[in-house]
Amino acid sequence: MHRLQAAYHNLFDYFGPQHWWPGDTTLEILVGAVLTQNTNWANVSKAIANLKQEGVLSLEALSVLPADQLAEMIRPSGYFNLKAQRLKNLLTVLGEEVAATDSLADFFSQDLFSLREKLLSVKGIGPETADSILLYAGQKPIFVVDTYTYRFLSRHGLVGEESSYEEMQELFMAALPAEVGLYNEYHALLVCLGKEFCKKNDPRCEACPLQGDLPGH
DNA sequence: TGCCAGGCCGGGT
DNA sequence: ACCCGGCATGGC
Repeated sequence: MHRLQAAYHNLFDYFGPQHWWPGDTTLEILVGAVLTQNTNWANVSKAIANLKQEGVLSLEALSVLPADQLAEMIRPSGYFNLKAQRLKNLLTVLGEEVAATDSLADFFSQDLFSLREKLLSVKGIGPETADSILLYAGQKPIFVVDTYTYRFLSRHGLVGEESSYEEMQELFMAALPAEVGLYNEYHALLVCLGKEFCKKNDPRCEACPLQGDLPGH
C-alpha cells in the first residue's frame, strides 16, 4: 500500500469522517471557497449567515448586488473589499456560462480541464480556490492542496521547498483512486491534522497520529 | 498582546 | 523566475 494511502487510513481512524462543507447549496459552497481564502472558517460562517439573512445567496441576487453592498455583508470574513470583487468576477463568468438555465449544474457538466481553466482565468481565483470549487461544489475528482498539505508533505520529506502546487497535487492523485469522497475527506483530514498538531511555527509532532508510520514521526 | 486563519495579486528585483 | 507587501476580521 502506498504511504499516502496508509496515511489516509491512519488519519481517518484517528479523526473520523469530517463531513466537510455541508453547504445547503452548490452556490453556498462556491461562495465559501472564495471567502475562506487565508481566513478562519468561523469568520466565513458569519459572512455566509449574513448573505442568507439578506436573502442574496442566489445567482441572480448576487449578480445584481453592488460590490460595496456585498462587501459590507461579508465583512466578518476579512479582506472584504477584495473578496467582494472576486465574487463579482466569478459571478460574471458563471453568469455567462449558465445564462440559459440559471443553474450551476450546466456549468459543472463540462469536462474537468475546461472548468479548471475557466476558474483560473477569474481574477482572484487561484489553484486552491479553483480546486476547492471543483471538488466540493462540483463533485469533481481533483485533489486540493493548501498550506497544511504542503507542511505535511514537507515534514515527511515527500517534497522539497521548491515543489509546485501541481507537483504536490499529482503526488496524491497518482497514489490514490480518483474518487470524490476520498479526496474530499483526505483534504479535510489534513487540515484537521494541521490545526490539531502542526500549526504555523509550531514544530511539535509528538502527538501526531501518524507516529511511526511515516518518516519524521 | 500578537499571531494565526482552508490565498492571491501586483510590483519590484 | 522568485520575493514581498497588501489585503482585514475575529479568536485565543
